[in-house]
Amino acid sequence: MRLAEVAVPIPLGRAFTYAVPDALAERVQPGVRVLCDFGRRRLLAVVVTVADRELAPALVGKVRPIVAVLDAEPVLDAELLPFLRELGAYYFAHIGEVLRLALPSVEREQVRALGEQGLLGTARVREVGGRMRQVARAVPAPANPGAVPRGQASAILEHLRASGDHEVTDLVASWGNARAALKRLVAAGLAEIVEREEDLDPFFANAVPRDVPPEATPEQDTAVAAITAALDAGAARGFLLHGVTGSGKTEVYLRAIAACRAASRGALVLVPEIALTPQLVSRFRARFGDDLAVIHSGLTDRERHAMWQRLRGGQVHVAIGARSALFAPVTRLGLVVVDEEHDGSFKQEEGTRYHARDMALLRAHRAGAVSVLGSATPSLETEALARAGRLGRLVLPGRAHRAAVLPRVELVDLKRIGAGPSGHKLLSLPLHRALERTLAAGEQAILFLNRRGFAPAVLCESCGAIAECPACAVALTFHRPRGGRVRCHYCDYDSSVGSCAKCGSARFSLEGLGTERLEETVAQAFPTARVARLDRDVAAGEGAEAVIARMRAGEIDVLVGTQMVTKGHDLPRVTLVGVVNADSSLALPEFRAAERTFQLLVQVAGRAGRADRPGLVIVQTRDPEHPAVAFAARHDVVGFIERELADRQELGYPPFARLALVRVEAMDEALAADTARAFADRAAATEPVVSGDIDVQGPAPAPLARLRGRYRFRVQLRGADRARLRLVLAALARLRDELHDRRVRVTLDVDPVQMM
DNA sequence: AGCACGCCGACT
DNA sequence: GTCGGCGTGCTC
Repeated sequence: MRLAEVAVPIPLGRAFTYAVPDALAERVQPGVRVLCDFGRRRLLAVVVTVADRELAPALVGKVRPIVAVLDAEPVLDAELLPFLRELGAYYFAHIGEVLRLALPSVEREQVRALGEQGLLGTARVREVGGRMRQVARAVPAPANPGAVPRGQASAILEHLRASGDHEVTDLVASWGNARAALKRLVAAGLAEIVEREEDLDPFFANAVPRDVPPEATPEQDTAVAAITAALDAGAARGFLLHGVTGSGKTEVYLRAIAACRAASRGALVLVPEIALTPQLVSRFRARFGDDLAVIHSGLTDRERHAMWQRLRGGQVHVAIGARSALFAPVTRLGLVVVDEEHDGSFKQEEGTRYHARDMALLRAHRAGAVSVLGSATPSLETEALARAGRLGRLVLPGRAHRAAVLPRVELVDLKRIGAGPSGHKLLSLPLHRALERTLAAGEQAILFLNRRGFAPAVLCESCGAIAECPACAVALTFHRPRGGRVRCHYCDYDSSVGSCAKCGSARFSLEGLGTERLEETVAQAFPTARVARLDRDVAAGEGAEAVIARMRAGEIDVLVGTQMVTKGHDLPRVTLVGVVNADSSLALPEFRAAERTFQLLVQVAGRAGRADRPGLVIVQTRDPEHPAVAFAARHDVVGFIERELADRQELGYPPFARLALVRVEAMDEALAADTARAFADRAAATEPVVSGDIDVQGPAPAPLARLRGRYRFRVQLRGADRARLRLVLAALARLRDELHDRRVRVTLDVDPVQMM
């Protein structure tokens, strides 16, 4: 009997067995999508394996036949499907959900075809729906040819007749008044406007002229040669490409990809979400033209599907994108690049919590591809792999485009140095003076503060209570716009200020400093300076790109912002960078706080003085001796890594140990606590924990003890031996799958990044 | 995740 | 007497 193991898109760990009808025997292969009756529903599922074998006795009378096959070719090929299964196994994830990560939605044509065959039933099939755009078209044989348009309308009609249909937005670009003119043409029956599904990727919209690869530095040549040699040898070799900001890592990637294409193999490039800018894409586009698929969150289903088809069909060989591009169906994969590999955004923090950098290494290894992890500040995990010889080390020591002058970093000890003329203690005298000099020289400054909003706390003046989110155990942030609002940065709570929840008083004081307030403070201290702000709130409105464009055009003197100002953008006129409060990220309750802070400081410092002007970085801190601050001030990446590795080893944290977290959430605090206790108890009963190889901490309330109304507890597992830890995790995964109480949510997080 | 079944309160 | 609340259990 021919049987197929099928993954259904449902959070159940195992695949289900279906009978393969003779009529479909040819078409049912691993990796194709099929329609299956599942309970009362009809679902779209993916075939994992097919075999001719006896039916297990327990399943007799239970298996049902596959209803229909959607694909002629597997949508997940022999490279991707086993990789996804291994990824799922590594994270103890549910196979159906993992496969869904890698699959595009179904084309509308396919859905219609299935419907016509009467196969859909109650199938939940995600259709492709693009955004609509308006297209103007000349009516070929107008009913009323007597109407003769004049002026713009006649020109537009001529244009439409001569060169075919045009998008209304394009016409507006050429004739400012096109909309009004078109309206008249439509009224006269000479033209019509049709809605058409958008199918152009914005990253494809502008043709980019091919560039001439710049002369490579000797170090770049050495790095490219090492990668190319591995490619030629067909070895699944990995490299750490360690190079400071501006040292030309991207050029190394571009050359390595070119070598990979020359060998008729595909390449995959992963970059942090925030770094996937039009500038970066146009650099790749300039080198590879249309042989590049850009995968980003703004794609419509239709665009995503088109990309996907072109990659899978082998028409396009290079894919670039953020985390989820890990699953791009690049064929004959030869090279995998992870840029800024230390970046936290590679870790997915919901659903299947995979780490795209770690899984990129796995995918490359399985595919016999070369991997390159690039960073100016390598993660300690990657550094450890390099030290163990598992990754070859390639170093780009200097900045590529000019004399290797790194900016001078000046530390301001906030314990000893007080407020400058503005009176605000977080705008110290040295920072104030540096801003004055920068403005006087007609140069630009960036002030970095990792807190958006006006004030991070609202204090009741009569009872001293801090305003808290009703659903989360966190302080509310005061935001200026819309007459002043208090907002929770963890859930959607947003309210006017009102009165104190404890005593009813309506008198508050605003404590602390956020980007909005910093922007205002700077603007008051420097009335002639043009001050702007860039954070998530601005990005949601005006858009980050618009602010960056104004900055590049020299329309801004001082840019105040969060993380967003630190990445990707080349801003040549910035000569001063101020880190307003380096301590805020050091204070986080995470073992990686020092590493994160160090990476952040080095990255921010890299923004200063990229052109032929020397840069200055001012770091304000209450703890100038802290290694993360002190080593960053000396640009001493290796020194920091040494120091931090020693600390991690002493404390038994990664990369010297492996971690896993069980997170338990429930509206009912006792239920959450009891469930977490059950997981800790189950862990404690396993052999590796009994023998002391793996230690269990908790259950303990999570650092954010309540979020969106849910109480949160966690259990931490730690041990040096991966296999031993996995034994415990397997027992916990079983417990999770046996647990049927829907009031509790349990997640396993293997190799957690965010500990909150 | 859905979707049923099943056992207890406010309505035609 | 029914409609419907969501607890519990299953899905090849």
